[in-house]
Amino acid sequence: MKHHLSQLLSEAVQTLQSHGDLPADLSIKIGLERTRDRKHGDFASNLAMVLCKPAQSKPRDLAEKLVAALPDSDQVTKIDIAGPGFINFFLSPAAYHATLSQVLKQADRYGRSNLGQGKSVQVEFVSANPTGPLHVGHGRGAAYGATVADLLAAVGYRVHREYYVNDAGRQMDILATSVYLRYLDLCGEELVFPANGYKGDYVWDVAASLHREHGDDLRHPAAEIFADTPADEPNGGDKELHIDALIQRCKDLLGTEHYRETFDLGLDSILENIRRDLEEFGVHYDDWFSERSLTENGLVESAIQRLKETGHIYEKKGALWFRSTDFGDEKDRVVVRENGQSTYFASDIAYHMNKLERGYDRVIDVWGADHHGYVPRVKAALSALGDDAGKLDVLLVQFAVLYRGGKKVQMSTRSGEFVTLRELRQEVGNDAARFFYVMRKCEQHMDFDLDLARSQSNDNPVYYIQYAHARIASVLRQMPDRGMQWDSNMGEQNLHQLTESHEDALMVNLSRYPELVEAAAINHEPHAIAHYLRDLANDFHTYYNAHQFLIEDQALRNARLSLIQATRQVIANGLKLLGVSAPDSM
RNA sequence: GCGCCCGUAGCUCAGCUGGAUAGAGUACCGCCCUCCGAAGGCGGGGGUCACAGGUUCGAAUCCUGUCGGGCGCGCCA
Repeated sequence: MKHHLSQLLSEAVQTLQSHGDLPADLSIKIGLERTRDRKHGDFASNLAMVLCKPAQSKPRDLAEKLVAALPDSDQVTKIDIAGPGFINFFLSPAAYHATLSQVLKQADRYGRSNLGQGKSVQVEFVSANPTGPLHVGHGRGAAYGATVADLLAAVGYRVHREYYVNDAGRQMDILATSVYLRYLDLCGEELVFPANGYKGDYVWDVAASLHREHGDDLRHPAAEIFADTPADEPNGGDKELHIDALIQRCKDLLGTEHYRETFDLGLDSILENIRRDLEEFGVHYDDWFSERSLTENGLVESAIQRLKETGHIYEKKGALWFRSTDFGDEKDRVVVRENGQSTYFASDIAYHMNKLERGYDRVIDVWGADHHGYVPRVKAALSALGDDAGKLDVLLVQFAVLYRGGKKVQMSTRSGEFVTLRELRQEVGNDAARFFYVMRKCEQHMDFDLDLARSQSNDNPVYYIQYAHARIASVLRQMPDRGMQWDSNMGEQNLHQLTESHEDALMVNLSRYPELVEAAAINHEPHAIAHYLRDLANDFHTYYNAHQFLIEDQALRNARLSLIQATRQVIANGLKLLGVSAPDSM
């Protein structure tokens, strides 16, 4: 619908150009918007105002010329020039009837398009360290990333969803060490657990598995582990130095093989937990990309090599530095430490290099906003490697703060007191969780009201929308008892009988849906879908209260049934995009 | 100190690439079920779009500065 009008305008511009009313070398985008006020028609274009300068004419004069040059269309009944020079389009009822038929015909495909033309895009999201269960902060990234991916898929991109598994590095060593210390505890050793270790219950679970497999075979006296280690924080020492020493001691005492086994046991069980959690949340991946594999396949090495060859690496204080300041970063960054170990950043360079080498047209990273300072250096690295950093979009998701009983739910990673995603899902349900997470635009801090999400009341937007869907389903269910059935052909032939203002409003909103999905996909804004659905549900509830559907007049009845059937369809399609169910009864 | 994000109704938030009289929900007040699901609908009050400049036909939207809130500034990941 919008594309059609856009096309008409662009033809009009060409006509004026050929007449010399407009310069030939214009590069303009056609501005065309839905009107806010129905009095201004259905669509409005500001084209005449934008072009009045190059045309050297008054906006309204130019508007008249443009309108005169517009080709005829059976979808348009009237074109007005209004205000400072808006061109207002009034669409014919037939245009709306056509979209209604389209909704019914295309069913769950209505709203999909080929905007992306099959271009490939990789979306990496969540990618939480497998050192513990997902918490509510990850939940927002999960819901957001999954929806952005689904939106892009809906408008014709080939989407590859990926989770980057940080299965290497110091945090994982801390986990492995934590597991081993809990194992020793289970063996009967008495020890003081390090301040910087992972204290969650899940660590005990992994330790128990280790103990089941090996009994006391891996046991070493606690005294031996802790001998000569630097003091821990509670004893006035440095918790980082303390844990590092413990890691080293564990590696030495366990030996490569058993250390690796302990490490992998923790990794696998936690990763499995994360996988299951996300699956249950309706978040699916095509790939779980291992950070460790980067090193094992020499990708980190070759990335650094490439940077060296192009002169972007220098040595200072025994470490290797990437001169990211050449590409706009605040300071240069270490890629290989003094101790010879490559940094997390080095892995990330290799990972992003690999992403682009895989040939994606676009690459999207969804990160927590606390990582925003990291963006320039990753882009710098891609530029230094000669890749197109513009292909990478980093979407930053702000934190979500939980409220229960009107009070902020306190969380701190330090004490291990955080609400897990699983707990949240159990408390409010998957539907409410998915919906609430994407209700706000991602750069907006979010107050997540648990009581509201859980409440089965009109306050809760999820139920409000689902209720509209269930109500329609309920109406359709009751037809057989009244000896009625929906005749879709008769419905379509009588759409002209839908003359009530409620029906008009509903049809307008249904026709907006494809435009909305496209905009939401391109701008990575799932919240637009959430707001739209609320709006659409409102249109329906209003209609429902004002008019009857199951009436004697067959022609009108079938027309109305077609309308609400189409409404049901669009609500279902929209909810599907958000990962929310559309129940027939509730 | 520097950088990024945010500041719109009492509260939570929309506001599309700069467009016409700034909108929802909630809370508050008043109405609507012999009627397809009242988990609903209708009406009402409520605004210096943080503040001050600038850009232009036009600014909540873009630019600069100030104030307020969040986050980040490791040879951690």
